Amino acid sequence: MSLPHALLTALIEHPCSGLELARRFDRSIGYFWHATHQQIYRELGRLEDAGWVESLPAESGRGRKKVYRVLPAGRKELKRWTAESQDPRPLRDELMLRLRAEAIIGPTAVKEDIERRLAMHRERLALYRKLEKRDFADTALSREKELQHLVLSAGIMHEELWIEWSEKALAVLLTPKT
Amino acid sequence: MSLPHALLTALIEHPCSGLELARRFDRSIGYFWHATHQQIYRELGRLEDAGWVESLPAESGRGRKKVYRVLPAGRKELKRWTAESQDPRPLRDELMLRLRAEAIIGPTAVKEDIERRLAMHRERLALYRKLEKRDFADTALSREKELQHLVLSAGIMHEELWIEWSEKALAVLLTPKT
DNA sequence: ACAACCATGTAAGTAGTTACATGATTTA
DNA sequence: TAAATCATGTAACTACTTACATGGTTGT
Repeated sequence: MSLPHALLTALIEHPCSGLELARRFDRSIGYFWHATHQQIYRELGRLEDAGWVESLPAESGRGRKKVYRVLPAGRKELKRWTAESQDPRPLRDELMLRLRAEAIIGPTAVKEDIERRLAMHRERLALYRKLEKRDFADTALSREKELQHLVLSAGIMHEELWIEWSEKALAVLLTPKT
Repeated sequence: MSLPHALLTALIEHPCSGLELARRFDRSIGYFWHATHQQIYRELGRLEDAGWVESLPAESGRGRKKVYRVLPAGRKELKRWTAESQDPRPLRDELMLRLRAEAIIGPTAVKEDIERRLAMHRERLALYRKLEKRDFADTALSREKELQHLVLSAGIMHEELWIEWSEKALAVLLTPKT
């Protein structure tokens, strides 16, 4: 039950249509909560049924474009959800399973895959660092900006972790053993 | 498609029954890939249908207990899967969404929840450190042990990350803003 | 005999993914 | 007018979760 609240947040920040929402997701909230346009359309329908958002046919724009706006009930629901307590999700990564498998059935191509992932993490880290420089360079930030910065720094720390871990893993996998 | 391979790995390490498997999961692979006993029973059935494992009625043990053993085809499948390349999962945490929501709809009880989570991460880290001391204290480890250690160290780094991040977040949330 | 627990399972629902369908507008 | 692309949606499937059902064994 997180996607509807992610959408409410994005729509309060800026009302827009389903496809615009999907695109904005790809380059902001989507870094931390990915969603496809199919999921987004389905969820927008549910939000409207629940009376949390309203849709207006957009005068500007093509097709049967609709613009969604959050209603007071939606704001109230978002506030309720935000204050809820939720346990942290445990680490859940197929790679850990594959390493355990490799440990008992002998060498496979995991090493090559870790190298590939290492490159991806470095790329992602570079992107986050660029976003940080662009959006949070000021020394005095508003509370809103500071919270957004916190989210981005979790992403940065996450990528740094996996870069560090991958390098360590490669060192182990390269060491010839007796 | 990861749980079947997690089960194959666990069953190669040591053949056992569904419930035993569920219990072993809770205190090893489950730290990184949680599964309920319902998931495990269903998946064991599928593995048997696929001819990857066989089940034998256990002479020792109560009830209609069955013991599962991995067949050669299962080993082959596990090897194939382990060498597959898979992209890292992006960070996916409701807390990031709740912080973004808090940034625009104003203060809620997120701070209290981060404090609670901080305590949970510290507890989990202590557990992992204890496991590390117990199982990987030796300086000279076999390749198998070294790989298992890598998995555990990912868990340790993960908890350390969230402890560090939580402390940072609390500092931000405590600072009174103009 | 009955409670406690061991062991396996079914059923229903939610969330997320993948593939495809449909119509409307722009542009070449 | 045909192709590209914008915009919204359906359908089918898989993974996971939650709640419940059933039968067997052990201990009192």
